[in-house]
Amino acid sequence: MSRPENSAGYARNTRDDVVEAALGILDQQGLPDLTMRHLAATLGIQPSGLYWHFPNKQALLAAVSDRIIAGARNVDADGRGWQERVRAEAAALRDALLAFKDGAEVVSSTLALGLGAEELQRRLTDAIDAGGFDRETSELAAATMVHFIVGHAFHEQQRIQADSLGAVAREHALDRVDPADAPVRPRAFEFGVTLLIAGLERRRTPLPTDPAPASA
Amino acid sequence: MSRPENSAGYARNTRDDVVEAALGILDQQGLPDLTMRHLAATLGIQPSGLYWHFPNKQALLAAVSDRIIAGARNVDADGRGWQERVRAEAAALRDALLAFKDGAEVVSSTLALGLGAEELQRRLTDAIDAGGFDRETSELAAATMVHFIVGHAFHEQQRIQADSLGAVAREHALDRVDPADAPVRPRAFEFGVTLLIAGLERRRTPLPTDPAPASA
DNA sequence: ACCTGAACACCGTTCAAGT
DNA sequence: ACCTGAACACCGTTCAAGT
Repeated sequence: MSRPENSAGYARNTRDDVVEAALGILDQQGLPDLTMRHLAATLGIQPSGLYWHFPNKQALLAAVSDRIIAGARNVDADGRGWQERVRAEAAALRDALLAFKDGAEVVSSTLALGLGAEELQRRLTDAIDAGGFDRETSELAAATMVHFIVGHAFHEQQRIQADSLGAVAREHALDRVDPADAPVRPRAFEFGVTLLIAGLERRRTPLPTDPAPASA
Repeated sequence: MSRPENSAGYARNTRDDVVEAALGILDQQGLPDLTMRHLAATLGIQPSGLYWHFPNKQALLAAVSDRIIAGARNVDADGRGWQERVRAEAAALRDALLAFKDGAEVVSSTLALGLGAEELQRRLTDAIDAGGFDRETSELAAATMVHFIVGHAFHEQQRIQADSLGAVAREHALDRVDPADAPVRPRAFEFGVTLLIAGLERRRTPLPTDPAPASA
């Protein structure tokens, strides 16, 4: 009953079924367990069957990456300044990366390979653009933020898993608490975003509609 | 003659020999070819022999990562403002990551795993500290910069390799030039660093010499 | 259109034992 | 101290063929 076989005697999955199953394995088992063989078994097909849907594993991971990013909640642009909008987009992307186990790692690798993930950059670029910067500035600033967001999420996600793995081991060994870690972490993301926004604010091109600070 | 055997009939490598050989494979073949089996063959030993030197591959990669980072040239702090020093440290770290093929990827993964790589952060933290910020600000800003630097280098390194792989294929197909890519890339790193420094400058605790902007 | 079956060429890691 | 030898439990990918 768990392996839907049709009249052909095998599963007949769509490409979307494959991505969905891959996301499930990723979230519940993690990236190391997301193997083509394991994925095929979950779908009730042979490993070779996956290569009808995707040319290789990297392409599959790019599709998974796209789905992770697409999970970023929509940020409404109305009634808030560009800074608040950038802040909200950054948080939405971060949350999307953290929503799936090893999500940041998957997106980090496919981002580096230049597969998909333009979505990531586009949303931030548009938000920054609303601040009245020229397009090149917005694009470069968005790229900078994306590198920071993905790097931070990757780091944090690994830390979360290391913590949960060590939780049992630490139950009878309370020595390694390291009080310097706890307070600094939740603030690191906000700090980085604020820093980048402050940098943008400082290089602002004075707009006609924008009451420019006293200058020549 | 290429496999140094001593009287014991096998190679007898030190831990450093192993890391050195790993760096060589990484730089000449790349991360996918840096396998325990390939590394062992290079050293003239069996794969299992590597596990006397390192508990697992991750530990080996952490040692390789440390060596990559240690390759960052020394930046002299004398006679320049903190901004120039931060700029120089950032460039030195970036260059170290780019000096070995797949260097940024190796460092990115071990950085996320929290293995070593404190060196990366410490140098930047000290440079920022010279700007007169409190220690927490310096640490958070350094973390932000490290994520940006590693992410940017990772991205650029993959792009370089993709380009060189496609170079032959493009020789007879000049259609995919995409003029928007070429001018933007070399500036992205400088832009990001400048943005972060500008953000720091703006959140500077008003020094007695610094005329504070009019506020309540 | 979607998959099987069988094979190829690999992996990381463990562990008793050797010198 | 440093490694061998043999094994275990896996990988991604290709390709002719089936329905």
